[in-house]
Amino acid sequence: MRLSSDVTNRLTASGIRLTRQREEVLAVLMQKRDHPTAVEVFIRSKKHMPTISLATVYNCLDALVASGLVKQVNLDRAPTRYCANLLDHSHFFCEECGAVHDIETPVHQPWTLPAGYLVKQAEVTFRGRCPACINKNLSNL
Amino acid sequence: MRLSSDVTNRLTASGIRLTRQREEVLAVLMQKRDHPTAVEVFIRSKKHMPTISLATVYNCLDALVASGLVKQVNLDRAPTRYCANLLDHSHFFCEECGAVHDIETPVHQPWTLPAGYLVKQAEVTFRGRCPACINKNLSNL
DNA sequence: AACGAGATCAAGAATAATTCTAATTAAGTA
DNA sequence: TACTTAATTAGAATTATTCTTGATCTCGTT
Repeated sequence: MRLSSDVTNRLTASGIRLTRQREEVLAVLMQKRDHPTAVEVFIRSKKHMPTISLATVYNCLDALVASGLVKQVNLDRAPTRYCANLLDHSHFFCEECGAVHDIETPVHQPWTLPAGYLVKQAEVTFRGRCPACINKNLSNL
Repeated sequence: MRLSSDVTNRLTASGIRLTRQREEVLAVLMQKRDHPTAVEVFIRSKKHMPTISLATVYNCLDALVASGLVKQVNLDRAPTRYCANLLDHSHFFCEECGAVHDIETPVHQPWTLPAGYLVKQAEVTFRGRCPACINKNLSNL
């Protein structure tokens, strides 16, 4: 699979080599954007690259996160999930079906923090019920 | 230690019994607001209640979170930390010293989500460097 | 194209966080 | 007080993540 030069540039800019394994892990994340866990990425990667190991998947994810190509999604006491959406966005967690959806951030929020803080990253996570689950329950009445 | 009736009310309103262990765990979280992990809460609780077990600490934290008295703080691939601040606020993680600070949310942001989502909770987490670490580095020059 | 240095990988062991199990104890209620 | 149910304890079990070591690959230089 051919990745855009944007991706390769971003990796090399972070001093990170583009290896077949990292390419594969990134491809998995771009293919199905359902925010898989490391183990799920591992299972999917093995289909095309049967020799890849779980430790390597973790290493690749670390490298991709460090380069800014991948974001981690942290939910309550659940395994970390990963996301290849480069656009500025936040996450919605459906407590009924467990899905995580990307939410395009409409406006860049002007956070007002107390003086003296240097903010490098802001992360917004919503929790509730997704449209599919709300509809499903309505039709059950 | 005597807890305010507000707390007891909130617990019973959630159908959760107020036990000595839950009282102790909550007291620990209110005493030092440094967002400890479950294991840290366990260690601190043992000082006043030597027989408490780690499983109980987890159970108590679950109960307190369910009642809304305690919030979980999720950071990248780190153990979950806990927070007893009832006021609407967000969290700042200092990537230099590892501290987590409560940030009073200045304005309630009017989130605009796509239609059909039911949002029950919104969580904002910042990452960067805290005032103390920025000052420390300046004085090292 | 071959070479060497350093980064990366694979496999499995090790660690750490969290959950589960089963027996005992405590809380709320008649 | 006796009963019923929920909560606690201790330790085993599970799960997520990290570490270790030797083999392999990549890249920049010949």
